[in-house]
Amino acid sequence: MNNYTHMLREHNLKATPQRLAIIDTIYTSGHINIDNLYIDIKNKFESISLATIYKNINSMIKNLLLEEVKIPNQKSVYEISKDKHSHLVCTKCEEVIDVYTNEKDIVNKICKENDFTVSQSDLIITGICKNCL
Amino acid sequence: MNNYTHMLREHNLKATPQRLAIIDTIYTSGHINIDNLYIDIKNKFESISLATIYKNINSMIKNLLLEEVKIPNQKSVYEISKDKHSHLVCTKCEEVIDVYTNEKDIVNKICKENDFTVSQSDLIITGICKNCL
DNA sequence: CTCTGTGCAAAGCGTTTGCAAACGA
DNA sequence: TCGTTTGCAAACGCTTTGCACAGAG
Repeated sequence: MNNYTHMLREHNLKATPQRLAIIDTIYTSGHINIDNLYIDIKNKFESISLATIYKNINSMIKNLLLEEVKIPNQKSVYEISKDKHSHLVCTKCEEVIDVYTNEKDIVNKICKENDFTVSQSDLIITGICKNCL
Repeated sequence: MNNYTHMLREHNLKATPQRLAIIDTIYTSGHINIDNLYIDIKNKFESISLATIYKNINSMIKNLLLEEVKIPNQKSVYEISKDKHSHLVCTKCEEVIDVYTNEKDIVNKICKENDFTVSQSDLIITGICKNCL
């Protein structure tokens, strides 16, 4: 039983070939939006329907296997759930880069100052990546 | 000539009653999503159509008078453009609170470490506000 | 064997568009 | 007056749903 199968079962989802293809594509790309996900999977798995992709994305998000990243002025991308991190988004190549940094410090400071009980925080930095500069 | 009229002209937009109502509502509420904006403006301005609100929101964003705030798992809200700040979003009362803090420090650090040229950054903190606790 | 997932087509929903009339400057 | 904006209805595009069949466990 491979890794992705295991991953799905751990999140109470059956391991179908469609789902394995979806996870493989997201995992390989790092971050991907619905359109590119569909295009990519169509290559591996010709008979898949867009509805199936939507249904699966939604159930994987509900079961915490995937996360949606909302980006200003662009479509959302999806990523495999992983440790807390921030995102750099290049407006030229549209690449999304994970950054593991100490966002927590500033978030805790803000929350303390405002008596706010944080459950989630998202830092998205938009600009130009080093390759595009 | 009132304030809002001035504001619109400065952004190369004609001051129509519909637009004044839109700005007034957004200004008064601080942050508001399309649905509540429409409901609120219908009260002041019965004949307005949803299409007009969409058209105006879009042109005001294009002309930098408004900004869209994308929030995880909720509809976007709109705010009058103002100095750079972060957002606290309460998942209970749905209030959005502006926080003027030094997000810049962490953003600059991250960008330096990744050779990334920042043009925009957004920090959204989701949780429970002090009133709802 | 049972329950869940798939694929198709249709429905749904939020947003945008085209157009004639109204309006702002 | 001229160019822009409005309101309506229709169009659009993305996402979800219903259903019969297929497949996972």
